[in-house]
Amino acid sequence: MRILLVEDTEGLGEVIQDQVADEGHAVDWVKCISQADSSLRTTDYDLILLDLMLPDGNGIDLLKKIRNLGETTPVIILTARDQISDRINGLNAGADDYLVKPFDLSELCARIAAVSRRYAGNPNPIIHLGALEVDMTKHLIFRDGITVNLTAREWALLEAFIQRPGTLLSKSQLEDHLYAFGSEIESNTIEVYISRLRKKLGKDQLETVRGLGYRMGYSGPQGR
Amino acid sequence: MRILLVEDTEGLGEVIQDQVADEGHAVDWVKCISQADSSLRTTDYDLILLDLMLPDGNGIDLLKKIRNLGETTPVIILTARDQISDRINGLNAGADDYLVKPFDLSELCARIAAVSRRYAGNPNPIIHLGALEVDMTKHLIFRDGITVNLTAREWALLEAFIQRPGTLLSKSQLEDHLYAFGSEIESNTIEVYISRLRKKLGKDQLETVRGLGYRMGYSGPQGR
DNA sequence: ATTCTATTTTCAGTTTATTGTCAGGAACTT
DNA sequence: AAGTTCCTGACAATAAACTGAAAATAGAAT
Repeated sequence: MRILLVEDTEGLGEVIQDQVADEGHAVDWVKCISQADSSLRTTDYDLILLDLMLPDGNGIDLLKKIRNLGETTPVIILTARDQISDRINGLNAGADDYLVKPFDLSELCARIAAVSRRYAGNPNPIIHLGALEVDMTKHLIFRDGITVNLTAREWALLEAFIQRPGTLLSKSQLEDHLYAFGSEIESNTIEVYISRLRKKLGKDQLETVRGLGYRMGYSGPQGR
Repeated sequence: MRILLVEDTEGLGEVIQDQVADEGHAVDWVKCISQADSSLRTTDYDLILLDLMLPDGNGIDLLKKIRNLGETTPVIILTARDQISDRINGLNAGADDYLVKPFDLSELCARIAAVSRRYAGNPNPIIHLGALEVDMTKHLIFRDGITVNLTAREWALLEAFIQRPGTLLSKSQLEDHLYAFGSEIESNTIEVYISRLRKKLGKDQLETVRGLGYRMGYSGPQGR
């Protein structure tokens, strides 16, 4: 379970980490100091914890921005006790829940667990490979957070590797994955597409095993 | 929260139960095969999910009956893909929202949450996409504040994208959304409507993924 | 019914991105 | 060094998508 924590004060992240990690979920949290940082890719997270006390603007605006993108990731608002109006605005802006500071950690964990249970049914399979993030269902790829556009063939090739991470795939296997039976290829098409993928995804992602084929996704013992 | 589910097919009830139950509301659903069954005491429920495909008559009539009794319980209509006119009639007859089958469960949950929130005195779900402002329930679109008029087909197409923001939709998926099963399309209708939508909504809204389909609502191109 | 209007669907010509191929060079193996 | 194997820029052929406009259809008004 990946949690995006948007706050400017410190410490909460570690605490959540410690508390929730033991419950079986992996907590992968990110601290964002500003709106600018966090407004990027909320799709990658299963839950957003949003502190309304951001230095550079109202957190409500950020929430609205997220919802306006059609994003349905659940959001729990963290708010100080004296900001009652903020809570109401937050819920109106599309928050799923809110907690008033200071709150009990067990309370927070309970809410997190509830949310994670609710969303366990439809996990969005997002694959992380180093700097790459691949959303298989939405057909989206990010490299260091930047969208990468792949053509149909390029995507198909990548797919072959993602389906068998760490497996060595020969060129003829890859051809079989890309082309229908009859249509035989008589040039170095695979090599060309490997090259194109490397250019778009980064050199390190695809490993060449001379004489045998290519491999992606595991270990990269590097360098030689 | 008590939900009255009026449908003749099976399965949806349990699913909704599972999905929504954890939100803290108690979901109390009832399956009704016929109008007769359901016309009973709608007052007892907080929300009505109405499938328009009832065996013994048009669900619209039921909705009208309910509204004529002065009943204000929110109603979400579930409608099959080929019944565009029904959707419009449904809204006119007093429905609060509607979903086209097949729909994402998360989408349904969001609408349920939205309706229940709205029912608590809050604003309706307006979706913002860049310069666009889409009021799903009122069937209104504004572009930079100016009203945009869409035809039935154009709206139906837009709907497909809004229901699954950021998702890549193939032309055949879009055809399935627009047309009943039997009626097959043998020309470039989808392309034509994409073109018309772009003209009305702005070029940037719909992204082409050559060879695969179209996408709306997420991420600028770039990269590449 | 008949006409009129708006929408839907089809068609065709144009534009654009992708694909597969090649060729020269780089890198590895022996 | 000689012989493979792989890499990658360039390019023509191809396939996909765009779009204006005509034809067909549906809907409303008379």
